[in-house]
Amino acid sequence: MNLTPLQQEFVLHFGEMGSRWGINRTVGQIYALLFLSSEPLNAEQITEGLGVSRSNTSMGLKELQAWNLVRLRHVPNDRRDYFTTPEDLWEITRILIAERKKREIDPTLTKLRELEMQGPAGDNYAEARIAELREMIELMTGFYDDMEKLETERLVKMMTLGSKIAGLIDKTSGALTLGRRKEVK
Amino acid sequence: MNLTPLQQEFVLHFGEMGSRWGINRTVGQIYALLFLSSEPLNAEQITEGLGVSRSNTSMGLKELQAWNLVRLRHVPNDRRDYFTTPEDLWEITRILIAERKKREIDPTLTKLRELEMQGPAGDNYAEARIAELREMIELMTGFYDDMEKLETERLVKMMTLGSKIAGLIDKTSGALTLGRRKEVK
DNA sequence: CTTACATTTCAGAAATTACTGAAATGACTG
DNA sequence: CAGTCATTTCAGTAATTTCTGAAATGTAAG
Repeated sequence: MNLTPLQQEFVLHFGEMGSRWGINRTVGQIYALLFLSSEPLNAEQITEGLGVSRSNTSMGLKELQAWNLVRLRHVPNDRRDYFTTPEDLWEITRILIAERKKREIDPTLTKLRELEMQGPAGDNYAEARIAELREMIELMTGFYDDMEKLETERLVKMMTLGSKIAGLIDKTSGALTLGRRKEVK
Repeated sequence: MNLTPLQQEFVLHFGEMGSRWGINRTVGQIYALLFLSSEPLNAEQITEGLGVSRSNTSMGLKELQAWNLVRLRHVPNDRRDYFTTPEDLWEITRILIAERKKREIDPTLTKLRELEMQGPAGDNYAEARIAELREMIELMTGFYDDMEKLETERLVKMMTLGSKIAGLIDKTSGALTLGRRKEVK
């Protein structure tokens, strides 16, 4: 497996970004390579393409599978495992968000609820702040759950509408609109 | 500075989550402590509260300032610097999203555009995939830019509406709604 | 069962990141 | 402008994470 210059540059970029995204360089590179490959690749091809050790590839693929970001495929008359990324970018995005939520938000939400369960701790400010944080996370994850259910088509439409949605919202149950009216001049 | 058990537990949790959030333990702990403190704290108090070195606190505070997540305050007749987190959780959330976008998404968007600028590379699949990825990121960051402009009040309303928004969207320029009709039974 | 790969595991090496203490710098005060 | 206190810098060390090669395990075919 020899990478084209385009693949090369893309792969190196994903490797560098990896640490910011909470994965290591190799994992980022493997993902990038699979993402740009029209055909599924096996571990040997990836190893060769990236110039890393076979065992490193194995661990990277395992992690990507834990993230649900790659799919295992099989080629007739070949016992090696082949890997691809999902075709649909929206699916990939959904997976990414779901997995990051699971890793970065859910544990904290659980912890906040735990802390609240422990009852009054004689620190009103902290208790209020924790409750407020939990509520905000619940509001946002609740919204996420709702969006998660929408078909791609509607999501795209919503995103395209963008701030026009604000107008729609105001029209709904106008009673909720409080008196505040900023920047009317 | 002696932490209450509640603060203690919250601080330790944020320290542990730090690595998943792309910050180190100390930075997570400092932020957690400031978040739960009704009064601004100075570096000495933080150092003592967390049991880390003074220099570590200094570096952590510097990083939090780079993230725009803490505010510098001054107490009359005291030349030390005091720090707080913004009161408003929505402001904090906006900052977090903006900063993560800046660090995790913008560099990649730039790189993708760069790659496209380099012109045909004789790898149609990769080129198409890169274009598709860039478009998706642009759609999402464009939507983010729009949401960013909304006042908190409207955002909350939107989040509360949740999937009800889907209905609103369908009503807008119904022509766009394609034939697909899932789960009608 | 044995051979022939394919994949995983894992202990140690390498690389990276985080943390500390000491020294340097900055900034107010008398 | 000397003294005092606050903050930052930074070289060295500690801790953690990543990566490798070798060995172990898994698996299909003959």
